[in-house]
Parts: sequence; structure tokens; C-alpha cells
Amino acid sequence: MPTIQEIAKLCKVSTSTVSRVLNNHPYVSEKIRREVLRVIEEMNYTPHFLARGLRTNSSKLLAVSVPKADHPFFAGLIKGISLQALESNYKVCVFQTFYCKENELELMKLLQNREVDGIILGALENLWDDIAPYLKRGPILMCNEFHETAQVPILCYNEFESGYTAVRHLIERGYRDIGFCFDTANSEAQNIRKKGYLAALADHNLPYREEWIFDGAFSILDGIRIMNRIHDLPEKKPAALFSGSDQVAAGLIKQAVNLGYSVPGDLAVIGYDNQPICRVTTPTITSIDIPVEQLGRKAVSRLLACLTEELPLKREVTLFPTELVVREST
Amino acid sequence: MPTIQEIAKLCKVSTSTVSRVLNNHPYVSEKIRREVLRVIEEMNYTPHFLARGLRTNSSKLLAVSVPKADHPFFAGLIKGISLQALESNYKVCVFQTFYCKENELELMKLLQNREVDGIILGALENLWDDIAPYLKRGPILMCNEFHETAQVPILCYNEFESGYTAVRHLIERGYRDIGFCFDTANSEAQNIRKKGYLAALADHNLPYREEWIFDGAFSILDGIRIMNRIHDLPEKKPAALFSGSDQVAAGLIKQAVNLGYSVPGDLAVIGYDNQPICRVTTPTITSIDIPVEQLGRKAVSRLLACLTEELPLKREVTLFPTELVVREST
DNA sequence: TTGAAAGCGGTACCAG
DNA sequence: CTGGTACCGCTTTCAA
Repeated sequence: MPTIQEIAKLCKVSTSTVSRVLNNHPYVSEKIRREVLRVIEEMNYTPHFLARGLRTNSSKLLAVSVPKADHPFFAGLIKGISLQALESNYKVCVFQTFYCKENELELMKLLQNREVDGIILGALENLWDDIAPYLKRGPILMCNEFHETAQVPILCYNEFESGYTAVRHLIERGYRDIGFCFDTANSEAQNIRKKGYLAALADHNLPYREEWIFDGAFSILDGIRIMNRIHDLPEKKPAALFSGSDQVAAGLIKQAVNLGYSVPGDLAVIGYDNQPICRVTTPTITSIDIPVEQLGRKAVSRLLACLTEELPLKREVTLFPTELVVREST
Repeated sequence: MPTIQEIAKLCKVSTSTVSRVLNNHPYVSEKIRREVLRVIEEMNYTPHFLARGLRTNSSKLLAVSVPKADHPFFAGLIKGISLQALESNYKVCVFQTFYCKENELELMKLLQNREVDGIILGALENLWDDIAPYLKRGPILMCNEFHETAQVPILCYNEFESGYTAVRHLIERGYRDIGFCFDTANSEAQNIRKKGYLAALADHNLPYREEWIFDGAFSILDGIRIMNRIHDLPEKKPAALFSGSDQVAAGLIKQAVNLGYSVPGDLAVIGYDNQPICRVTTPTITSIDIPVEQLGRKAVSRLLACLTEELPLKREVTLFPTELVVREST
């Protein structure tokens, strides 16, 4: 592999001049510029990335942390992030936490080592106070999660409102006994969503029961499991469920139908994220659409703004719009 | 951020010694080692990744190319790859081709620039001859795709056999008029799968019609589109479909039911990949299970073997087992 | 407009 | 066992 020295030698100029050509600096005579470019082409030279990075102190690599890369929502986030990053000549490195604090902290070390230039947190496993110290090492940004005080850009949507909207929709459809499925109370975003759920119930003087609230709802299998538990409830069962995930909703519906319930007759289900799966179940799933790809793209452009303009990181909450998409399950 | 020089100064030793401690070299006295480690700890020092990488000529970064990160199959592949890489202290950078040759070639430049140490191709958009020159720059490995002559490790499964098995299953169920959906004839793997389909038909003296073969089948929407075309077929319609993707199968089934077909009564459908979606449609989808996560993990360990043992890259085809998973759609 | 040279922060060879 | 030092390949003053 040729180096800049060899190109310089062949062109009979200094490495500085070659470097200037490479970086489009002014003050290089047109004649030399052309000659250098010709030799570069001829030798098929490309600059050594690590050497350049060491000098300029940047890796052109962004990390995105997600619980699991194969979760449809996060896969969409990765898609958006990856797309936007590439347009700006940044690469994206995927980091999975598997919902585990330690893995997330491990990721922070990448920032400390300058292995990555910045981090997009697609979820948050640790307490923010354990993450904050790493801000000294480079920009961190929160995307799809919320925190009350974190002094970083936060890209999210109004979880309270979307939760409220989903439940109000169920109420308007005539349902009164409404349950809620979510993945984990560790997530501030999910807690706010839950508040929206509770507020909608309260505003309409509707009952709410502890046993209608299910956590640990991540996947299709969890939906099936939860539906079995509902089926076995000794007392009153919910007539509708607000599920924090389309996967869970799909599992709920499938198992409900298996158990002989009519959906939405006996049990209505509303999902979240408006994933493609919503369109292929029977009945199809009413859901809340989240502009996930946009979320990812914006996360990158915001992060790069901090990086290139050296903007100090500051708190700045950006809310994206969500939309109720009504289908057959409600 | 402290550097190795500062640590050396504080410890009153040379940078060589600190480096030795850092890299667990022998020939450092226990006393000095402990002192150095203490200071490193105290200063919260971590080595600069780019500097180290420049010296050792490695970025500890692997690239994986997929058509789209949010395709469930490829999301699973990314998951497996990412998991395994991290265990070996490598990072994984996701690269999306969007089924476009140019993007794939762009990826090759990362290898040339030493931005990544190796590449896992989850698909292949270009002709192999256009990729092969980059082998000089670093290891490339094919995963989930096949090529007749490429001199690189290929991790895949027997597409002929799985195609044959799927179709034989339909035949055993009594179907005779069997169609085929696949995404693109650019994929050698898909062509082999098609050969399996054709061979099964031929071995059972069954007819095959050009108009029962559909390409451009990637997504749920494509499934719906194809079902509409089948519905409009002027002559004989297929009684069963072998779809190269569960997403497409789900779309086919959904639309078939919408159009008043009974599945599998009037039309049987078999998918591919055995994704979670298979379990939530009505009817549930018979599919071919692919050990995608394993495929990803193996790809990484194989690639790292080339990297660490400096093994010359050579052709080596590894076949993974697939399995027919029978559900309600057949 | 150009070149010389000093790093960026490590690693590893060679001498002692 | 330890230290001195020459790089790795590029960018960026500074001086000419």
C-alpha cells in the first residue's frame, strides 16, 4: 500500500503538498494539484484512516446502543442512523446491551478510548448519573428514551400524549376496562407512557386494577404468556389492552383468538410502533406510529452538529409527532 | 486525557515499561508492574485506540454488509455477528447496500483505507470479480450467499435441499400446482433454491409455469401485490406457493384471505427463515428454519481466525442445517 | 505557493 | 529486566 511519502516522492513534492491536495487546501498550484491527483489515481492511493484519525483525533465512528439489534423497532432505528451517518461519512457501530447495565458501561469505554466519536443511546439501562461522567469524553445523545434532567439532547416523542391517545381511542370505542402491557419500569419513557394511560382512565372516571398491568412484555411469546394469565384471572378481566409493543400485541391477539375470544369483540388490543406486523395479523392491529427512521436520522445530524461545530452539549428535548393508526383490533 | 508518557513520568519508568505492563508482557518486575497499574488506575488512563491501531495496523472493527438493517433476517444476522465480535473485542460496523452495487463497492473502500479489518458480506450485489481485488486489502467472507468459485470462506446452507424439501412438503400435502416467489435473480443462493424447487417438481412429474414464478418479492407489501396478480391470472392459478421469505408469505396469506381464499384449502403457502411473524398470522406459517444467529457467530469466528492467525484466505464452504417447521398454512 | 520538521500516542527492536 | 528511540502515516505550524 502506497503512503503519502511515496506519492510525494513520485511527484517530486513534499508530503505537505500532497496532504494539501488531499484535503482540498487552497494555495496549491493547479499544475501540481493535477500531477498529484494523477499519481494518486495511478497508484490507487487512499489515505490511511487510522493515521489521519490519530492526527485529527477522530475515528469517524459513531456507536448506537440498543437492547437487541433484531428487535423490529431498534432495527428500524439502526437503519435510520446508519443511513444518515453514511451520508456524512461516518460509520456506525452497533452495540447491544441485552438490557444489561454492564454492557452499557462497557460501551462508554469506547468513548473514553476514542474508539468512537460519539454515542447514541437508543435505550438507557444505567442511572443517568453513572453515564454522565463520560460526557467529558465525547458527546452522548438520548434517542427514544427520556430523562428528567440529563444535560444532553433528547430525541423522543410525547409518550404521555401517545399513551393518552391510545387509551382515549379505546374509551371512544366503548371499552371501559383497560389493561396495560409494558416492558420495564426502568424506562422513564415507559413510565411516562403509563402516566398517560392512567390519566386517560382517570379523566374518564374509569377503574384501573393492578392485575391488569403487565410488565416484562417484550416479545410475541410474552404476549402469549400474558394472554394466558389474563385468561386465568380469577376476577374481572380487562376488555381492552394497551400494549407497548406491536409484537406483544400480535402475541396477545393470536393467543386470545386461540382461547376462543373474539377480537376486538371480547378483547380489543392496541399496539405501539406501527410495525409491518400490524398489517398481517387477523385482525390487523391498531397502533401508534412512531417516525423511527426520522428519529434515527435526526439523532445523527444532532450528534454531528456537536462534533463538528464543537457545540457544547446541552439539554434540548426534541419531540417527534406520533399518530394513531386505526385497524381492526379495536 | 493522560498519555503513556505521563504515566511513565509519574512512575519514573520508560514508556516501554508502561507499554509492557499494558500488554501483559513478561519481564516486568512485580514491583514496577504494580506501581504502574496503580498510577494507571489513579489517573484513569486508557490507551488511545487510534494510536495503538496505527502501530499495530488494526482497527478492531469489522464491517457487515446487509441490504437493509431492518429486514428481520438481516437484523438477526447483525445480532449474531455483533454478539460474537464483542466477545473477541471487535466492534461491528453496519453497512447497508439497499440492494445497490455502488454502495457495496463503497464498503470495499473501508477495507482499502484500513477503516475496518475485515468484511462479512451478508449478500452480494456486485459480480464477484469486482469484489475479489479487494481481497488483497483484507479478509472478506460470504455469509448467507453463495458463489461457485470465490476463493473465500462461504457460510451458507444447502439452498437446493431446503428448496427441494419445502416443495416436497407441499407435494406430500397433495398440492400439484406450485408457484415460487423469490427476491432477485442476482442472488446465486436464490437461483440454487429455485433449482431445488424445479427439481422437486420434475422428480414428481409436476407441471411448472413461468407465470407462477414471481421475483421482486421482498416484503409484506410485495406479498400482497403478488397475491393480487395471482388472483387476476387468466388461466390456471397455483394451488400452493413456496415463498422465499416469511414476510412475503405473510402478505400472500393476508391478501389471499382478504380475497376470499381459504388457506391452506385453496392456497397453501410456505415461508422461509422461520421468523417470529410465522406464529402470529392466521393461519400460522409453515417455514424453513435457518440458524441465522449461529451463521453470524460463525462468520465472525472464521473471519477472526484469518485475521489473528494470518491464515491465507481460501475457499471453504460451510453448510448449516435447515429445518422444515410445519404450521397451519400448508 | 512550497517544504522541513514536529508531533499525534503508542509499540517494539536493540542495547545494556 | 529496563530504557532509548525509531517508527506507524498523516496533518499542521513555521519559515522560506
